[in-house]
Parts: sequence; structure tokens; C-alpha cells
Amino acid sequence: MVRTHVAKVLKDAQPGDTVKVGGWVRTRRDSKQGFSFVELNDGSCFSSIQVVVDADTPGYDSIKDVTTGSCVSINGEVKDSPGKGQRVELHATELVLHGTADGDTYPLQKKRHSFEFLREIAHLRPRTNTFGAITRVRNAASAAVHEFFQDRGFYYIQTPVITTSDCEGAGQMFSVTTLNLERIAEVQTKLDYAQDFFGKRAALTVSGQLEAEIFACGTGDCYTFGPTFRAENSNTTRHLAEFWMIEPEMPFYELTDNMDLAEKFVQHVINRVLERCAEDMEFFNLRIDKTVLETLRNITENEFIRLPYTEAVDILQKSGQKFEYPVEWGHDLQSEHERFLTEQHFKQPVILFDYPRTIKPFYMRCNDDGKTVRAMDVLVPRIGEIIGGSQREERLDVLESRMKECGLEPEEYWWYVDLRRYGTVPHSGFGLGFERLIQLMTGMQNIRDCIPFPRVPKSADF
RNA sequence: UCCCCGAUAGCUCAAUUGGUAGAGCGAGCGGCUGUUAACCGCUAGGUUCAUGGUUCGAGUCCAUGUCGGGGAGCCA
Repeated sequence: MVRTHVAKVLKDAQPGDTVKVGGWVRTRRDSKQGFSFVELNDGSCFSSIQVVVDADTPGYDSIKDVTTGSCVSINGEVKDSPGKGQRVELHATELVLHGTADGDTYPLQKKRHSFEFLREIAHLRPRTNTFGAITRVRNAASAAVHEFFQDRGFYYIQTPVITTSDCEGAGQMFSVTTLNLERIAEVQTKLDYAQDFFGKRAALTVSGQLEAEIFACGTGDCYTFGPTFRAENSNTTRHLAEFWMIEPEMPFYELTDNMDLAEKFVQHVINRVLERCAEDMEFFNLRIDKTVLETLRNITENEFIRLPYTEAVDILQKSGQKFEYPVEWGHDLQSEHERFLTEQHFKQPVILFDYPRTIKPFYMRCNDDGKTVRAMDVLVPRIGEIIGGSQREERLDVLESRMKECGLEPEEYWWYVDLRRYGTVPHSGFGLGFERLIQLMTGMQNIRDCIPFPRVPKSADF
């Protein structure tokens, strides 16, 4: 008999149904009247199921070892629960103890643990309320991402994880090599990448954008959703060395179309998660961040503010706020400035656009004013920048001169330049950090708790 | 990488101007109970992050390192 997910039992099962469930014990409470309550969680939903095991039930002889963290499966009959706190409960007809968890050494206790501690036992943290809920939110959000784009006829493009293009200066890259570095270090001072696996220097991707543009300019609307790597020495609650990024790329989209899509996209994913993870979201709102549901409703029910960079500078300069860093046209906005705009001034998501060309990469489309480019950043309360995007420069001559201005050789990006040489098209796209979206939706403070296996400087355990 | 803070029992934290290292929770045992973060009693549990220094004496003061947290920069 195949086990039934606890989620299904709690939702659909009727008194009299016989089912088999399996999972990990959260707590056990014994009654001297000859039976025990076993709180069983299988990760299929936030709630555990209460199992009543009578002393004469086959398997009851092992009840002493049915401790927090142990794994059991139970055959039983669904009954209305006379106690408070659950609609139905399961009365066991057979209990099988698959794996014990010695209470002296099992690290998870029936109490709150700090997230710092749980990070040290990342192999066990999926068994906690919080990480079970995060897992389900991440899953529902992933599905919603694909849903959103598939419904609009976008193609899911798998861009390469290993790349040899020294891409766009989006950050330090992790090298990929098969050279025997320890051996080489003994005999020579320089590496000869011609001898390496790919015959040239290779690295993990920092972005799938340029490759996505290839498909946008060939088969049309597309998106990527995959891991991205940045070897930056960033030690913050919003950065990971390995994170998942969603990057749509669309031909015939101008910057305003790009903004429309970004706004609808964020709202769609949030709405789906609110629908499908209602119980988990209640938990986050109760235990993690008491404002998270309100924040999310604010995002889904209001249009995002659209504000040119130049006007943002004006607002900030006239705000009367004391900022640690001065606001000056031509400089990128600091975190404190972005947070002021989205958290205090507008109190809702803000899309900033038309940034100075000097602070943005080569591929962004130049405006006629000669000073700004068609870039956009989506800022949300608490997290700050969650999306960065732009209309891409589609004019061959402008792109080439911009590349030189940025110190890049157009020849090295010959295939990217070719897209403008042959059948060029106005197009746009953006990148969204998936973990930052998870952070926004769950209210979790630290992005390291929003990915199953976080990689940050000095830490890649598990 | 820079600034600030921290590291003491399995976990979360105390420990007075430097003077015998404690509590709550958890665990084990017992009691009670259709219980549900149960409750009551007892018991066990420590190289105070590492190395060096100051001192009669260091958890406490100093130096360096490691790791962790918060903030900044870089960005998504």
C-alpha cells in the first residue's frame, strides 16, 4: 500500500477511511490510560497529523523509541478528532518504526532554534516548520515562474552554466579548469589556458542574458531560470555566491513594455504563492514577519511607481532626509536612498529608469539625450533591488562605440555584435534574483535561509 | 573588502570593580493527563572558540587568528 500524503489526509479524508501515512515524528505524548499521541509530519503541508496509537496496536512495543526525529509509517483509520486543533486524526492499526533518533544526540529539539544554528545542520533543517514552509513556497514560486511565461508563449531556454565569454563585468567569476593547479604551481608561475579543457579560459556563468538575447532575436520571447555564480566577496543578508536567476528577453519590447512585464510577473508569482501556500504564509506572517502579508498585498494590489532616475535624485535632494551619502546626479543611488523611496516616500514598489550611462553596462540602449540609458531597477520594500533590466542597444554603430567606451573589444563579442549586424530588432529584458523574491515573500531576514544549500564566502558545506 | 558586535552545558543566554561557572529550555528517569510548544518532581551534563601575553589569580583585561551576526560597498 502506497502512503498517502498527510496534506491529502488532512484536507480530504473522511471518518472511516483507511490510509497509510509515513513521516518524521515531531512529538509524542503518552497517556497512562494505555495509548500515545504521535505528531507526524511528512513535509507535504505545514500541519502535522495527530496519530492515536493504542497499547495493543501491533508495533506499540517500540513506542519508547518513537521520539522526536524518528521515522515511522502508520496504517490506520481516519476518525473525527474529539480534541481541539485538528479536524481529523488517525487511529493506528499498525505502527512501523523505520529509524530511531537518539534523543541524547539528535540536534533538533521541540523548541525554537536560531537560524544560525540550523544553518550548521542544513541536512536536518528541512524537518523544521520554517524550512518546510520555505521549501513549499520556493516550489510554488518556481512553478508560478514557468506558468507565467508559458502562458504567454515564452520559450524556456537553458543557457550554459560554463562560459568562455568574459561577460559584461557583472562580477568576479569562478574559474572552471581541469589544469592540475597544485602541480603547475610547483614548476611555473603562469597558467597556459590553451592547455586547458576548452582551450581557453572558462568560468561559471554570471548571467544568461547575452545567450537569451540570441534566442530572443531568433525564436522570439524567451526566459532563463537557472543557477548563476558570482565570486564577489559579499557578506550581506541579500547576496549569495550561487543563486538562481530568472531572465526573460523579448524582441519588439521597449522599456515600458519591459516594465509592464516585470510588474505583472512579480504580482503573478506572489498571487500564486498566496493562493497555494496559504497555511505556510500564515505561519510566516505570525512567526517570521508580522507585516509580510500586508506588504505582499500592497505589491499585488497597487501599480508600481515609475520614476526617472533624474526625478528620483530631485525627490531625494528635496526630501530633507539626513543621508550618510550625498545624493548627486551621475552617481548610483545607495541602499539608504532606495529604501527611502520605496519604504518611506512612496511606500510601494518603485521602478527607477533612465539611469546615467556612465554607471550602467555597455548593452543598455542609449537615450537621445546622450546622458542616460534605458535601464530600469525594480525596488521593493525591505529587500531593495529585486530586478535589474533594460532595453538593449540594437544599433550596431552605437553598440560598438559603447563597447569601446567601456573598454571592451567588439571582436571578442562578435556573435553578440552579429545580432545587430543581421536582422537587428529593438528588444528588452530583465533579471530577477529568485532568492530575493523568496526573501520578500517569506519575510525571512537572511537570504542564506531562502535557498536549500547556501554558498557564501568561506562557506559551502552540505 | 571596510566598520561595529559576538563566541560559556545539546539549544538560548546569565556570571558585580579580575576571586569556587548558573538559569530556562531540551535530554534521561519517575508521576499525572484525550493530549496537542502539555504539566509536576528528580538526575546527568562544562578543556568558557584557538594561540600567546598581563596577573598571586583570567569566562572577565591585552594581541593575533578562526568562525558567526548586523551594517556598508558590489549587485540580483
